[in-house]
Amino acid sequence: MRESPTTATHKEPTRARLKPVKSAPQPKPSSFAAAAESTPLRAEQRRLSAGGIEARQQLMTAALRLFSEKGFAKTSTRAIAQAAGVNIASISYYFGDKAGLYRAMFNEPMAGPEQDHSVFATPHFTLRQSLAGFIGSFLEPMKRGELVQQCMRLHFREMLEPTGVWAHEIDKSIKPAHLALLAVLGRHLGVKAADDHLHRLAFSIAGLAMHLYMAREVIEAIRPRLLQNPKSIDVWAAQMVEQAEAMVSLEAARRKKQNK
Amino acid sequence: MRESPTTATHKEPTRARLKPVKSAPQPKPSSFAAAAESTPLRAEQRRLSAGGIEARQQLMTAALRLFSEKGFAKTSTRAIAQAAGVNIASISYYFGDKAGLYRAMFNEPMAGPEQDHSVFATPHFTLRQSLAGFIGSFLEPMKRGELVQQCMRLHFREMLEPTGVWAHEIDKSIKPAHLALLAVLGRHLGVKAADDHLHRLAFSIAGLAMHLYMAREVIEAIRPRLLQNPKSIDVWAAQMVEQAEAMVSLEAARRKKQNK
DNA sequence: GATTGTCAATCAATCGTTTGATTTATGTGG
DNA sequence: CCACATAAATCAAACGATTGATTGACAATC
Repeated sequence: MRESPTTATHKEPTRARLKPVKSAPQPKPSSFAAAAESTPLRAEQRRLSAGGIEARQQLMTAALRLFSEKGFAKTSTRAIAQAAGVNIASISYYFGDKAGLYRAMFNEPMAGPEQDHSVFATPHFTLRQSLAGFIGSFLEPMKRGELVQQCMRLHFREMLEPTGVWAHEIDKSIKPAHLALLAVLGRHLGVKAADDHLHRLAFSIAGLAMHLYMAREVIEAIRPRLLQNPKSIDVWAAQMVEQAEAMVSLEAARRKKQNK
Repeated sequence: MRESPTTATHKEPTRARLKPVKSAPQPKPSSFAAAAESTPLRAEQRRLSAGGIEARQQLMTAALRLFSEKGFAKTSTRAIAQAAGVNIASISYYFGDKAGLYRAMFNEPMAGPEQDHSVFATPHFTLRQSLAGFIGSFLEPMKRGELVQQCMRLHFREMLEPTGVWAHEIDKSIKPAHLALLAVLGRHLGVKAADDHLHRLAFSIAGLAMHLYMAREVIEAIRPRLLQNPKSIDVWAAQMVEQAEAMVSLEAARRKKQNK
């Protein structure tokens, strides 16, 4: 029951109680924060501890793959350590916790789906350019390697969890993207305040692109060539841009008719 | 590791090995199958065993809620039994297995998302009528009670699982729906063989509706009134129909331009 | 010689499942 | 109508297995 990486209740209390002196289980975040005065030392440490830090990295890649494939609960720490080729104790050593390892994959960039709002929020862009930027940035991770797709898969898996990381993700990443798209639509439609229709339009446009991730297996079962290579994704993205444009035109016509 | 309800490998072997004589753990399907010669007896049995079969039903409802909320692996059999108010042994008694209980929720109708293709595949329907039927049947479960939503949530959770029930669901339910929508689109566009563009159009239309389920929490975090009541769903569905119509018109224009 | 990392071994807890006994309901022969 | 046999259903208890996490010893590097 009590087994979710999202619950913010556990902050390694047992470890803090048992190891109050050596309270820094993660040797890497410390080198991540202050890295000005000991740059040469850090470089040597990194190079020499390559076998050590490699274990941390391999733990993360293995965990990303297993978590994205089987979920958090179904993935045992032993399976992660075995897939990474390291000892089980390394998990608690580097991340303190299984949940800590899970959270580390969300917090650290790790070629994640970085949203760059500038590509579609630039004011002087045409509507087509903005939509192409929005949809393109949404679908670009799909063209890249398997690692990125696993990261996306992990994020989508979080959508179905009731509490936790996903709620934080909404505020920090999704809501801004939605608002940016809303601003673009409002600007091109000449609407100041976003009403329900505009919100629904924005959700529909985002849904066009998002659907590729959700229905990925369905698509590959019905029409696999649609996702065969990056070129296929680009073609689809272009079609989505036109579809989004058509939906915006529809909304423009509706507002024109309404105001008349 | 080996803990997935989807793996078809385990067919209650331990039980069959330990209880070869009493090989029917489910007492109800027996009364479900042959019900011709002992009708009065069955009626009495059903009424009197109402207390018995009630445990089975409460197990399923409790399991549906817990599985949809926390997933399969994170839900313990003890939690299910406690929520259902029955003994733990009832799970293996009625379903043989935890996975059997899980599968039972997929196989038995239980107010599930029954797709009725006739509502949008009727030949004499207009395009708008067909699209409204398709999207409406897709979104109707969202208006109904919480039980249906939990069932939908469970299905979407299966989408992220690599193997198992979902693959079966694609062939049996999703693929026919996609093909039906494909037929409707092809008929109204005057296209005989479905090409990539038509497939992508069908996926986009389905994505419009599907997105409501996936991004439900996002929507409720950004614009909760869009999902407030069944009336709101209807308004959104109407907008989706128009958007889908616009996408079909766009595709028609593209084909006209292409053939020219 | 102090720090850092790795390792096998082990901890308590929980997991899914099964057991044998007990209770409850049903049908039968006298 | 009443025991009595039979089956269905429920129960507490325990099973072996696996879980996440921790320990102290050992090796490597500075």
